[in-house]
Amino acid sequence: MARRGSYAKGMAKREEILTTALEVIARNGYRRTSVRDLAEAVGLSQAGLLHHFSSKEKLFEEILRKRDEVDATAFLSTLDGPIDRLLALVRHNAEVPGLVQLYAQVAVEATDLGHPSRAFFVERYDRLRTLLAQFVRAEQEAGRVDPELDPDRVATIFAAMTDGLQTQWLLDQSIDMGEHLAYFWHLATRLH
Amino acid sequence: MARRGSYAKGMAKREEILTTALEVIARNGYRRTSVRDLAEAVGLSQAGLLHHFSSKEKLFEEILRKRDEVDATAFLSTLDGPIDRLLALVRHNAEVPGLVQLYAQVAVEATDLGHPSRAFFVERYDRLRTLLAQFVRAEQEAGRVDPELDPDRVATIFAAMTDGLQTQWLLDQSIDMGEHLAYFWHLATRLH
DNA sequence: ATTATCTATAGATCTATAGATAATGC
DNA sequence: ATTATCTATAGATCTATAGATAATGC
Repeated sequence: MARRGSYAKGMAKREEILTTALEVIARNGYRRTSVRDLAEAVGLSQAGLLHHFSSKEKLFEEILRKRDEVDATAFLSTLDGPIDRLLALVRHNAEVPGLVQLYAQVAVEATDLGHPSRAFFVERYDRLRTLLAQFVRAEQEAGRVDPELDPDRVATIFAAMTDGLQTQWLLDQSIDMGEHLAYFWHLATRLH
Repeated sequence: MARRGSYAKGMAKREEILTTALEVIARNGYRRTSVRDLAEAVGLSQAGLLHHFSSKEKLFEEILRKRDEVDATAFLSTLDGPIDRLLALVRHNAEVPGLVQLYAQVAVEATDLGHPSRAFFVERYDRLRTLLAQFVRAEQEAGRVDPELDPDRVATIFAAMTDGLQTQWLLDQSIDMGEHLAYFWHLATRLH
């Protein structure tokens, strides 16, 4: 009954699975990637891989957690202004269509009541909106943005636009996500 | 080899299938609705239903076409200003979560290269952006909106926001889609 | 002659689990 | 003793198609 936890080897393999999965999916897309493919990529059987996760859904949730972690380290900890960092992240996404597809797909699937990752996404969007609202407030305090702007509503809108632009971009890669986000930011923050 | 086309009975059943499917999915959600369920709802076997469509994907594409048709008749042909009509449509969507989920799900799935409905969505978004840009131009010509505003970029942003708000709303129904869209419109069109 | 519908089924997946053996660490 | 992994497989779907019969319309 008493679980001991993973051995060092297990922890390492788990990390390897998540990191490798991000590469495979970035390259091949979510729809073209089965659990079996992911297992093969790390030299495990399908059952061997699932041993590390309680279900397929949880595996993909963990993959997305890992992606958030990687992105946060790479983009949200630099020294530029918060909005510039977000734009850099959005532009980076245009390099990894498979991951954009993975995210869009799983987020919408998790929308279903009873989906095991629903809670993860509810919390993730809460966190994201809070973070974005903080960015807006920071800009307001720095005097770069109209203090009349409602940070919470702008945060929700910004998050929505990011997601929606991804769908349009997946259907037509000539749509420049970063440029449209920047234009929104310009509209929202111009003086009047 | 020469197809004669459908008989009157077939046409009627096809319509009935699409209309009933919209009701069933609005009530139960996309994820909880199988082709078998839809067949049952119109008193056909699964094979009997599929006879009217070339594949499952095409069936759902047709369901979404029908929805667009219904919505266009109900909301886009009234006498109010174009933006008010769109807001009315968005508010109506909050009454039919299952259809919102259906749309979000299938649109993202169709993103995949090689998905049979990809072309449908590519064209649909082209049409939608063109229509929205026309709305913006009409408002500009009526003198209600800053002529400096870029109608094409605003159209793309508007469409993106609508989609993104749906995902957030599906995860948390306390988010008011119409209110956020209206706020964006306010930000975009306020004088400066 | 062609469409509309049925029953039945092939076959393609995919997920989870059972029951092994080998490796690791309290 | 417990974890890490394997092979094998149950079982749950789901999709599409074949091969009927009944209804419709050129």
